[in-house]
Amino acid sequence: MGKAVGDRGGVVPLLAEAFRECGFEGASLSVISQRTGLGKGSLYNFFPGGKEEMGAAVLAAIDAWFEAEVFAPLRAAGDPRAAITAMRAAVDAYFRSGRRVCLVGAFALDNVRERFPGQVRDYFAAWRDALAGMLERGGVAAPEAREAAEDALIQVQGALVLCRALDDPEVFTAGLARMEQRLMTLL
Amino acid sequence: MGKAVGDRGGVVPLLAEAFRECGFEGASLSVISQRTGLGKGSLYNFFPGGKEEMGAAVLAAIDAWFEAEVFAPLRAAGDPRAAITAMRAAVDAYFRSGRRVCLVGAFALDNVRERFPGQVRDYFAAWRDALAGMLERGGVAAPEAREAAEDALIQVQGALVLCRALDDPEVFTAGLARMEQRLMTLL
DNA sequence: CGCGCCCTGTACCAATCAGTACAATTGTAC
DNA sequence: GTACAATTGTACTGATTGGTACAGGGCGCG
Repeated sequence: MGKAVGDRGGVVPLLAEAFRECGFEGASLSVISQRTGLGKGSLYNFFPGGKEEMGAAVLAAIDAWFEAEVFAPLRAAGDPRAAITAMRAAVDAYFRSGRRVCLVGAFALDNVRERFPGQVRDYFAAWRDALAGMLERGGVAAPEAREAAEDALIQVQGALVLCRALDDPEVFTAGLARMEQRLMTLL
Repeated sequence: MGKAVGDRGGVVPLLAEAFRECGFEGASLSVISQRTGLGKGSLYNFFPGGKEEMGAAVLAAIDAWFEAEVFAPLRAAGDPRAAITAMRAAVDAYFRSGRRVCLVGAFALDNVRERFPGQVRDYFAAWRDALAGMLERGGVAAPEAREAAEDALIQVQGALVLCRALDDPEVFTAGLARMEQRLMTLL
């Protein structure tokens, strides 16, 4: 019956949004089918592994986005202060000022974490290491850089949780601003 | 067939642990029945409203615990620095140094949030207000106190997420220590 | 024009879901 | 001891779950 989507690449963002809004367990195949406009046949054609493979593909896509837009810029040589501001801007844009949830963080809290153990850990480890490396190049000692990087990630994730809980986007924006400011004072 | 548990009060902690480990949607009635040792008959006898009522009861119990062990001590007059240390200790004990998840935070990220909107928001709002009030009594101006309180909650929730993601309890402990230190420097 | 391969909708599957009904059994009050 | 009510296991419901099978239709290549 013809083709609607060239490759599975175009479907992944729709999958991601479905997982974000309904959770991994909550996103049943019927809602996935509805959101993507694809029947079960197509879904299992693109993702023979079922929901498991869909989840892995979504996590991989998220990781790829952050790798290109956040991690790589952090690793590149350049003004550390500008890099921090750029990271803040990219994160704020990605999470739509708190209106969007971090799927990786949600997976980490949920039990689904045990289904994608490597991908969840690697995402945060890569972020932390890239940020810590940049701070080191800015003159921060290794242990302090690592702690500051972890702290920054904690603030992003915590701000997303509290922002959703209080239903107040301002909480996320203010949290990100504090994160940026704290990183700046280290340099 | 006799009675096994006097009132439903004794069941709630078991329910909470089941929700924490499996998530709200993931905790099916069969696993709940297994974890609590109660058949469906008993469960629906104690909670006629089904899972919805179980979730509400668990949230209420968590709120009651924090109200007694964390919020009330914060509201009570006393040395602010000692109050902060006590809060840190209570939180660390409750979350078992990061091995336990914050169910309210998990609900906030998940879509289940929409089923218990008031309870999730009230829990965090009560915590924030109690902490901010204590800081004000310690001499911190109202806006700064509120911001610092929000920041502390962010750090707790973020530390829980990152701790689970990296599977490293040290992340939670270190995050809590930073939270305590930052509050201290305000006083 | 025709062949063949990918794509896709539909029907179907066993398993499990939350929830209901009810009869059996127990503890308790008298 | 007896009656009553609360408690509980079991069987059952209809709906939905993730996943499979397959036949048919559309497109590219020759």
